[in-house]
Amino acid sequence: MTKNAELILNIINASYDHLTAEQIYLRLKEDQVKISLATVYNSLTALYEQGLIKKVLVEGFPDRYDRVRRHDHLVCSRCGRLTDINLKDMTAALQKEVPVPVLSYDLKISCICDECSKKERRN
Amino acid sequence: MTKNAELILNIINASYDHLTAEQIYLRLKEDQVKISLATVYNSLTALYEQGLIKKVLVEGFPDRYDRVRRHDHLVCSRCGRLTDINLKDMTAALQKEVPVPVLSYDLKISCICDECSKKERRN
DNA sequence: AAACTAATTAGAATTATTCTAGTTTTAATT
DNA sequence: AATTAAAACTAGAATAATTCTAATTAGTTT
Repeated sequence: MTKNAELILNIINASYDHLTAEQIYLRLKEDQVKISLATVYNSLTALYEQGLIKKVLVEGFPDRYDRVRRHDHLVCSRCGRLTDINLKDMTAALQKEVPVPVLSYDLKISCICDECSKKERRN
Repeated sequence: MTKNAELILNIINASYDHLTAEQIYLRLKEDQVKISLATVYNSLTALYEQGLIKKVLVEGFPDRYDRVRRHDHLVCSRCGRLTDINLKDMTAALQKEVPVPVLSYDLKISCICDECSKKERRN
């Protein structure tokens, strides 16, 4: 674990946002950390391969990075905003339905976030 | 709905594979349809915007296209293979847990497919 | 058939990401 | 402290998937 990778891991673990590589890069620069975007990508890949972070893929958005603690997501179908939600772990229930071993699962609930709801009401 | 879009929609609806734009393009060429890859992309985008097809995103793979009939997916964490699975619709149950209206959800179950299991046993 | 519109196309552009090969930093060893 | 080796980092090129642009073709309507 390199120093930079650790900084990046801390950012991800300390934030409830779901940051892109670019956003992490900018946040580091704000904090006067001298780092290149390539290193951000390299570190993210390394952290991901070690299972220390997760990726969240949403159509139309660059990869966003997330802490590993189990949780699910609300995805705003208008603006793409991701919000964590803590539902009960369904692994055991799913395993009963699936003929091969279940490693994990990924649940994204599509909704319209409050902010987009408001905007739409205004129009 | 253009003639080409209809051909593409038929391919997607007639197949349990989860084809990429490129695969759809190649399949059309096999069938002697004169079409460009750009038109395949354009048509897919149009079909998607009309809600006539869905996209499946899996890390490391190009977008794959899918019929809209509600179902869930098994995703092989080794090879990326997608398999349909028909679990009970959870929308109502999820709605009880979520403070905003639930439009839909996307459940991907990560597993190791039979073929990859076999390969691993051999090694 | 001329005129208009819609569909299609080739290829350029874009975007996010990975790769390459050189440079810098760090740590270990003399 | 100088030398060496390894690891980390970097700029910029390369890549891959997809979208965009502007021109062409096909289909319709007058």
